[in-house]
Amino acid sequence: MIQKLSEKNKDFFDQVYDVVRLIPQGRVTSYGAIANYLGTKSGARMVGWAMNAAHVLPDVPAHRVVNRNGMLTGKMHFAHENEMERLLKVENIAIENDQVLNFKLLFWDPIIELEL
DNA sequence: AGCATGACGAACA
DNA sequence: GTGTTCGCCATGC
Repeated sequence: MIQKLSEKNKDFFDQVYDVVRLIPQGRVTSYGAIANYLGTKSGARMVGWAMNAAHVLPDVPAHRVVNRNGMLTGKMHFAHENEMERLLKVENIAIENDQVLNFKLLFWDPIIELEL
């Protein structure tokens, strides 16, 4: 289904997608980190909302975005529940109990990585 | 306008 | 470390 988006939201979505596409393979980040990078510090939920809409775009690695705990909260939103975990495992990211192992180590923060 | 919900996060007990 | 509560902002009823 196509959602009607205001200009403001379209811009926000675009920024979110742009950042998500920059996440290196084998790395992960959080909704809050993206939100913070975009300036909408408290807009983590909006990022999650954007990911839900991003679901239709093939080039947005939404599986690399997890919540602050490294938990795969969005796995249920993929075509199949195991899809998110499977995609992460392909990138050598270990998953256990719906959670990314060594999350802190694999964490990719746009504020730090894209700093300059 | 009010109320409930959500791929979240931080503060607090 | 776990469970609860509140803030956040957009959407839907």
